[in-house]
Amino acid sequence: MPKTGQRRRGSYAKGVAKREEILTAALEVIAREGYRGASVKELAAAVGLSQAGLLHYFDSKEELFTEILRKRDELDLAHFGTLDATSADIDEVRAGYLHVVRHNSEVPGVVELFSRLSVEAVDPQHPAHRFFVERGATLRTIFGDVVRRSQAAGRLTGAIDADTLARIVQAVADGLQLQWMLEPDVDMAGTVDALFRALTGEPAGEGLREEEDDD
Amino acid sequence: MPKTGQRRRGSYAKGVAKREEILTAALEVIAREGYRGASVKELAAAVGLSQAGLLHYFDSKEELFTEILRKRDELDLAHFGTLDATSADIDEVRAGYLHVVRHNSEVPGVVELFSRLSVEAVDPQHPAHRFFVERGATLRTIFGDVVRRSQAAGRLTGAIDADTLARIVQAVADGLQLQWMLEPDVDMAGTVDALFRALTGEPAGEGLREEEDDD
DNA sequence: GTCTATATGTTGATAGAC
DNA sequence: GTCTATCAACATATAGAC
Repeated sequence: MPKTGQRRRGSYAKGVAKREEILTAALEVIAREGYRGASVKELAAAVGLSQAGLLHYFDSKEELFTEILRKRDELDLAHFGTLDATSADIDEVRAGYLHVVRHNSEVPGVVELFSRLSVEAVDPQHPAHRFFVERGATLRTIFGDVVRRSQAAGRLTGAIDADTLARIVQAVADGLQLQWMLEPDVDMAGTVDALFRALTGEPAGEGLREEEDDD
Repeated sequence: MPKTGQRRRGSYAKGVAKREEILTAALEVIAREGYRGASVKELAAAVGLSQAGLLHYFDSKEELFTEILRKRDELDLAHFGTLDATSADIDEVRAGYLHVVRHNSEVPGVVELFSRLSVEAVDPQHPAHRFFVERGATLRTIFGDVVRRSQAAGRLTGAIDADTLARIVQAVADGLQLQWMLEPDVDMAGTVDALFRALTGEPAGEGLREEEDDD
């Protein structure tokens, strides 16, 4: 089988490129116009294809949506992932994470897609199941590692196990999304930051300065 | 219009009673057999009615499901609510909350229904929207009040605002449900309790003793 | 109050032409 | 690779008989 970057049988390379292009476009549409019941047909129209044309690139609706979220993570990682997960300190991880959370506040449709698929992927047979399991594990590994290092350095309370804390941070982020979707006034980033503040024993009202967002 | 408990035109009282009976039965079915795509037709069969027969008591599927969750809360409150929210101390609230979380671990179908509807109710037009908004507000009020009292009494870190902390506790519970549905090995109660432990500055490994569950 | 039957609407998926 | 056309599968909601 031809590998990425290879030229033989250009149709394959072209197919992959087009796939990525579709995913990026779909993500932009959802980010800009929200997730309004997003059927395959609607998404297809939004990216300039017919329903059948779009499904030519994906086995099913579920796979399509899963890949959109994968692409989302890929793009987010361009920010969050500029740090080296094995050596980054808590402030870097915290800042990167807050950046992502703030960005999410600007793309409700993407957050809704994520939340919907999260629940549907509960079924082990669901095409997105593995994606969510692995995504969570990766996220918690990054958090867990930095928490461990911070605890060792005395910067973070040792009252709670590192892996448990990592799990809690993930839960807070996901749970806050639900609250925020229900009531958009909820300040996701502020709340997450307050948690970090409390955990690092930082004086109240301090917080991390807001960065500029970049879309 | 006849009020509850009145006898004239018994059909009304009977209708209400039957409604409650249906909701209780439906909840039991979901608790016992899980939420497997639960269509109105399936639920109807499970409670011994035809689809149309069941919808005779509810305006729509969405209303039916909302009422099932309302009934769930009503029953949970029989445990969680034995305490007086305006005077209960943190240990009581903590114990009651943990009890509910542990109970949830035994009824995955109910948790799935809750999570699904949570996301769908994001739309302000959805029949369950108000339910979830009010439910969250009530929950956070209870938590916020007890946190405030505990902070005043010096039992809880003052590093974080009481209302923010209440929101975080709610978010953790909801977020953990997602993790647990995806991977049933996740220990929801243990994780929630670890959070309480850290917040109250309790020595690690302490925790609240597990109670017997009662179904 | 409950059932049978059906109207109605969607959607995802596929076959086949171009 | 892309479109048109069509399918099959459901599910909810409603009408009307009993």
